[in-house]
Amino acid sequence: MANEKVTSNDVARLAGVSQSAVSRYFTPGSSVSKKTSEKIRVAAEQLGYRPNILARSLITGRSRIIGLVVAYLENYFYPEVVERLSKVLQEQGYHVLVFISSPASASENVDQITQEILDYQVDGIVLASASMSSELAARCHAHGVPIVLFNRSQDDERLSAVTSDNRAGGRKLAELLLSLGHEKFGYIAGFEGASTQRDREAGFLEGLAAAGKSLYRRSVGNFRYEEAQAAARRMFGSDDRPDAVFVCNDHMAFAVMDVLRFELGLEIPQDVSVVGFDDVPPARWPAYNLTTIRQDVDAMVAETIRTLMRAIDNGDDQARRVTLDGTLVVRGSTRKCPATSN
Amino acid sequence: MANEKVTSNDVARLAGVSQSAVSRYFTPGSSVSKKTSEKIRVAAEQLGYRPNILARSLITGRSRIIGLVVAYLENYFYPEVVERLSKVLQEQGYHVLVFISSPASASENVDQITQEILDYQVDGIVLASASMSSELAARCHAHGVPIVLFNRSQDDERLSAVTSDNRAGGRKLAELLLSLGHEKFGYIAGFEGASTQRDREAGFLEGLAAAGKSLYRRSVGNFRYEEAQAAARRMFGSDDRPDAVFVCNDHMAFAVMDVLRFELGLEIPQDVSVVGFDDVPPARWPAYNLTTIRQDVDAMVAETIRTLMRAIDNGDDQARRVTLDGTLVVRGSTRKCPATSN
DNA sequence: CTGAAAGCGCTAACAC
DNA sequence: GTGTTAGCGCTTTCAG
Repeated sequence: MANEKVTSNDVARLAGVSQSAVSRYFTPGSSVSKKTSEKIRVAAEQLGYRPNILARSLITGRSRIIGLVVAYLENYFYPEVVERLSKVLQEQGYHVLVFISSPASASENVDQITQEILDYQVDGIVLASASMSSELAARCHAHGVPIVLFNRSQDDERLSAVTSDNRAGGRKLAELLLSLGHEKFGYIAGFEGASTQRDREAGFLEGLAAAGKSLYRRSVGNFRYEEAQAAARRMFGSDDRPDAVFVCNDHMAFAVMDVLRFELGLEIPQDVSVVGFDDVPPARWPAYNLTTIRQDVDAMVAETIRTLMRAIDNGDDQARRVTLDGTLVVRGSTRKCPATSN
Repeated sequence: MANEKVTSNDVARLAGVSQSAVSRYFTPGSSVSKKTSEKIRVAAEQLGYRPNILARSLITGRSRIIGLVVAYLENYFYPEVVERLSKVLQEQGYHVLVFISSPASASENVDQITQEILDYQVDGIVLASASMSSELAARCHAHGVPIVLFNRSQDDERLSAVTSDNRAGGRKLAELLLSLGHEKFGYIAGFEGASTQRDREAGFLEGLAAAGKSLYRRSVGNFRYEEAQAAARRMFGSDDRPDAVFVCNDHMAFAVMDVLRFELGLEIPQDVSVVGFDDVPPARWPAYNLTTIRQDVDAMVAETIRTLMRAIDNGDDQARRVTLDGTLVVRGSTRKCPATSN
C-alpha cells in the first residue's frame, strides 16, 4: 500500500500543465481557464490529490488552526464550548487544536502550553481556562497571534475577553432570593483566582447589600465536585444554617444539592433554596431542576470567533471586551413564593 | 509590534554559527558541542526563537498532530475521552486536532471530515464517533495514516479498534438483574447503527436467555436524553411494566430515571431497578447512584495511543483490535437483594 | 491565462 | 562537530 504523498507536481504532469496551474486551481481566488481546470480536476481526482495544508501554511503564514486551552472538562459547561467552537470554526475552514492545562499548576503551565501552541503557528488562541502571564501575552502579540479569553477576564486591558455579565448575574440571583423572603444567605465560592468567581460573588454581595443584607456563611469549593460537597457539609452541618445558598457554578451546585438531600436529609427548596450559575444540561434535568443563570454559549462562541477573525483578517490589533447578558432561569430549586406575603 | 517571525537563520546570524547548527540544537538526537550550544541558546533566547513545527513537518513528514473525530460531547463519556487523550498525547509531544461530526449526517459527513483531517497531514486518526466508509479507510491506509476506532468497532477487519467488552458487560448486567429476582426486563436501545448498542443488547439478551428469560419490553432512545425520556414514557406509561430496565448508556439512563421518578412517581429500585453503561461521573452522584458497567477510559486511551504509536513509529500495518474488560459497579439503582430469598 | 523561477523555515545528507 | 547544499510541497511574483 501507501501510495504515500501525491503532490501538485504529480497532478501537473498527468494533466499536462504546470505545477503552478494546479496550485491556482486549488486557490479560491485564482483564475484558471475552463479547459485547464477540467484537465486538472480529472488528474487530481484520479490521483486522489489534495493540497497539503501545512506546505500552504508555510508560505501564506496562515495555518487555519486555532489553539484552544481548556482545563475543566468535568465542568459540563466546557464540553459545550469545545463542541460549539469547533463546529462553528470548522464551518469557516478553521480547526481547533486542543491543549489541556492541568488546573493544578496554574499559570506556569499555561505559559508553557501557550508556547507549544505558538510552535504550531496557530492563527489564534482561545484561553478557556486559567490566565496567562503578561510576558507571554506580549509574545503572542509580537507574533501577531490574537488571543481571546473565554469566560474569564484579566486585569490586562490589552487582552480581548468574552464573558457573561457575571456581576449582574450574581446580583439577579441575590434579588431573586431576597424576593422569596430568604434571610440567611450562604455562598460557596469557586477557585478564588478566577474572575468568574470574583465577579459572581461581588454581584451577589452587592445585591444583598442593596437590601441591607449580608452573607451569613461562606465556604470555598474551588469548582470541584468533591470540594463543593465538603463545603456544603461545613456550611450546613449544624442547625444554624443558611436558608438559601448561591453556589458559584452549576457543577458545584449539584454536589451541594446531593449533600443537602442525601446526607443531611434537607428538602430543596422547602428547607434551603439553591441557585447556581451556567445552566449546563443537568441543571434542567428533573433530578436537579436548578435555578441558575444561563450563559449563552452560542453567543459567547460567536463573539469569540468574531474577535478572532477581526484580528486575523484585518489585523485589528485592539483588544475587544465583550460582556453578554445572562438570563435568570427560575426552576424548582428555589421557593415558589415568599414565606411572608410580598 | 509584531516582530513577527524569528527564523533559525536569524539565530544563526546572531550566534555566529550556521543555520544547520541551530537546527541541530533543536533536534533532540543531534550532536552539538557545548560551546556552540551555549551561543545558540543565548541567541535563541534573546530573539525568542522557537522552531516552526509546520516547516519541520514538511520535511520530516510528521506533523505530531492526531485528528480526533467526535460527535456526542453531550454524552459525558466523551469529554473524559477528549481530556485524557489530549493530555496523554500532549505528554508525548503530540496534539489533538478536533473534528466535530454532526451525528445527523452519519457516514457521509465523516468521510468529508476525514478528508479534511488528511489535509492537515495528521499522523493518525481517532474515530470516537460514527463509522467511516471503506473507501476512505483505504485512502487513509494508502496515505500511511493509521486509524483507530474508539469505543466502536466495524465489520471491516482491517481497522484497528479499542472497545470495552460490551457483550460481556450486557451479560453481567443481565446476570445481576436475574440474581436480584427480577422477572420482567426492559431494554432501551441506543442508536441502532452503533456497535456498542448492538453488542450491549446482544450480551444482555444472551444473559437473559441463559436463564430461560427474554425481553419483556424494548424501546429506542438513540443515545439522546430527550428520546430516552420518550422511550421511558412509552415503556412505563401503563401498569403492565418491566420491573427492571437496562438502558444502553448512562446518559440515557439518567433521562429514564428522571421520568420514572418525577413523571411517573415510581421508586427506584423498589418499583424498578435501572442499570446503565459507561460509569460517567454523574452515575456516582447521589441523585442517580446508578448501577452500571465502568468503561476504563484511561486504559482505553492508553491502548488507543499504543496502537497509534505502533503504527506511526514502526509502520506497523496490522489492525489491532483491543477489547478491555468493563467492571460491574453496583450502586443504589438496583435492589439490594432478591425478592425471594436466595 | 499560463509557465518559470524564487523561496516560505526547516531537516538531512554530504563533505570537510 | 560543523558548514554547505538540496530540497519538503506549496504560493506567488514575474514574464510572456
